[in-house]
This record gives sequence, C-alpha cells and structure tokens, in this order.
Amino acid sequence: MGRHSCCVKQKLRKGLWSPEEDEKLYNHITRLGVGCWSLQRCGKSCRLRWINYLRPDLKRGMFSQQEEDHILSLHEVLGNRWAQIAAQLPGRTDNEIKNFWNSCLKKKLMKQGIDPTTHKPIMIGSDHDVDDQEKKKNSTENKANNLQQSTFTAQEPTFLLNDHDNYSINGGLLADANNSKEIFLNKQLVYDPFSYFEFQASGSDQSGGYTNNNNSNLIISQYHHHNPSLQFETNSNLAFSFDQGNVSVADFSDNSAASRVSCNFLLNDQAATKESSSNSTSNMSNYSSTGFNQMNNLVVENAAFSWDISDDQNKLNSMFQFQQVNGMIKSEEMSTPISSSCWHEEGGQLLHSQNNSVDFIGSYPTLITSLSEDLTVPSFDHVFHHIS
DNA sequence: AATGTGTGCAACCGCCTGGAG
DNA sequence: ACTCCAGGCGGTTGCACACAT
Repeated sequence: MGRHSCCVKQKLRKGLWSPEEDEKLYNHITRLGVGCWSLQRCGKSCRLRWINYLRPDLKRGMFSQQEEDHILSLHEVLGNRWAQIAAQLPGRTDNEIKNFWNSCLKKKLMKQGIDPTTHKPIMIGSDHDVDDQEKKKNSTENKANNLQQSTFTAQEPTFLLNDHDNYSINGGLLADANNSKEIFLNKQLVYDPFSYFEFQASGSDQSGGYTNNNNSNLIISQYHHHNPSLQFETNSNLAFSFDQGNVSVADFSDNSAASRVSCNFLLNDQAATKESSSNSTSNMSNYSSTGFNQMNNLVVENAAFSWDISDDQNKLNSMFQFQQVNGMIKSEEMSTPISSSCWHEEGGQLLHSQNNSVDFIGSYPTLITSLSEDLTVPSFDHVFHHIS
C-alpha cells in the first residue's frame, strides 16, 4: 500500500520554485537552521530545494575533468550510491551527480565500449552469448569492423572472478587492426555473497591477432590466504597472478617458443620488503618462493612486472610495463629488455640488484617499475569452477 | 513556421530507516 | 511491540530549451 504524497495530502504547493519562495526558504533556514522544513511546501520539497539549489556551498557549473574521473572511479566501487559519491565531491549534490551520470558519463562509457553498470569492457563475439550462426556471423563482422577502425576489441580468454570480500576482477586481451595488444584488468566492488572464481578461455582468435590458443584451458590451483605462493598453469597465452592483494596478468602470446606457458609466481612479502628497505642495497626485497620454473619466471610487484623466458637453445626476453588508467591496467611491451636490473636467489630469498653481476641459471625476472597506485584486491580463498 | 526529437536538469515519487511517543 | 512521522535516498518524470526535419 503506497502512501499518498505529502504535498497532495496537505494540499501544499508543488512544481517549480519561484524566486520569492526561494528567498523565503533561504531566510528561514539562515535564521533557524536546517531541520524545520515545513513552510507552505512539504518538508521534503523544502529540504530538496535547499540541498540541491540554495545551499551556499554549492559549486555549480560544469564538472571538471578531475571531478569526472573521481566520479567514475567512485561509481566503479560504489555503484549508484549517489549520496556516498556526492559526499566525496565537495559542493556537488547527489542529484547533480546522478544527472551528470545519466546524461553524460554513461554515454561516454558506452562509446568507449565499457559497460557503465559493471565498468567492464563490453565483450564482442563471446561464444557464451552466441546461440545461432547468424548471431555469430554478425558478431564476427562487428569484430572485423572494430578492427578496421583500429579500436581495441576484446578477445579471449576473458576472465571474471569474485572473492569473499566483495570485489570482482575481470580481464582479457584487446587487439586492434595493427595487432597491437592491450591487456585489460578491471576491478569493482560487488555485493554477491556467492563468491566465485571463473575463468573463460576458449577458441582461437579469428582476427589473427591472438592465436596459439587451440586447446585453451586454465589449470588453477587454490589460493589460500596465508600461503604466500600462488601457482597455476595455462596453455592459453595469458597468465594471471594474485599476490598479497595485487592482481596481474601477463600476455605470453608473443612467445613462440612456449606453446605451453607454465609460470611460477613469486609473491611479494610486503612486510619483508618494508624491513629490507633500509638495507644498503636499495630495491632489495625478500620474496617467498616455491622455486623457479626453467621456462618462465615471473615476479609481481605492485602490478608491474616483466619476465624472461629461456630454454636450452633460446633465451627470449619479454617485458611489459603496466599502467593503471581509470581503474584499468594497460600494458606496453618494452622493445629492449632492461638489463641493468636482475634478480637472484640467495638463501631461499629472491634478491634484486642493479646490475648483471649475478650469474644465474636460466633466467630470472626483472623488475621494471612500480606503479604509483596499486591494483589492490583482497585475497582469494576459493576456486569454485572454471570454464574451458 | 510548425512539428518532432533529444537533452539536461529540477523536482517528485515511493521506499526505507530511525526516533519519538 | 507498535504506529506515526520526518528525513534520506535512488529511480523516475516532466518541463524547458535546443536542434533537426
């Protein structure tokens, strides 16, 4: 049973406010303060008029780029909690932000191929959604069109995972007509009590930009809160890592020597890193390690990493630098491996030094850089299922 | 000039919550 | 424990205006 509108019930004025009414309300509130809202209009209407229009600390005018970015990142975490978002933007009201979102930001994100609700890239041509051949054909055409326009197109594998702490991560690979690739990684708050951990990796890429993926599946080991190591294998071209709150993804698709990527992730013990910061060797860090794989070694630190790949005949170097832009991790391949930094294992710890004086077997990962802002997520407890 | 359509924004509606009685 | 009511919030509507046809 819905209630009657208070204005109707009390036969009070409705509609647009006149300047006289505004003045009356303004004087009333400046004299008596907020709290007693009822004049000749209902209290709700008065309150709203004050909050959204008359309040002297309102900013008004266009939203700055900074405010826009702030709203985007807040919305990614908070969703449509406009009041909470407005609380982070001095001088802006929830109504104003809500209108700005609905009329402007939402469309902007759509244009960028980002779902405004989930902040995830809108997938094109996912087999999951394709039920009939026609749809599949259209999807492929869309993909081709996008590639011709040099826009980045989402490609397999993609993944999505949730954890018990209400975060979800999704990611995947994007490629354009020039075969330039971007890895995307996106985080948002969700409130799904049924946490899950789901990977999808299927099919070969039809655009030619992402192949070597004919038998994709992901073998994921369970990750425990207190176990510092995470290891999983994949014979797709993406590798994912999770450490102490950081999530990273690596693209191995350019590595022709490794048809099967197998990674050991060496996880940063942040407490140990802090302790070692006073050490005379700067950048030296302690790592917990389950050992090295001779094919690929990878270190993750603050979502920036690189790796070397070697076998008996070849030594390949592949390095990516990662940047976080609007909540997404973007990767850039480094053409020249950084040789001035290297890692070595000593006494069960992985140490970092500034030159190549350490003679190590196989290859060891090289830290490229640290990001200014971590992609931080809580630990992941359970692997529920994966899709292959 | 008349009409249709899209857009931005102010205001309203309905639901929920918490405090008072 | 219950009702009533004010206030808070998010979704929606309606209106004025700009622009297109």
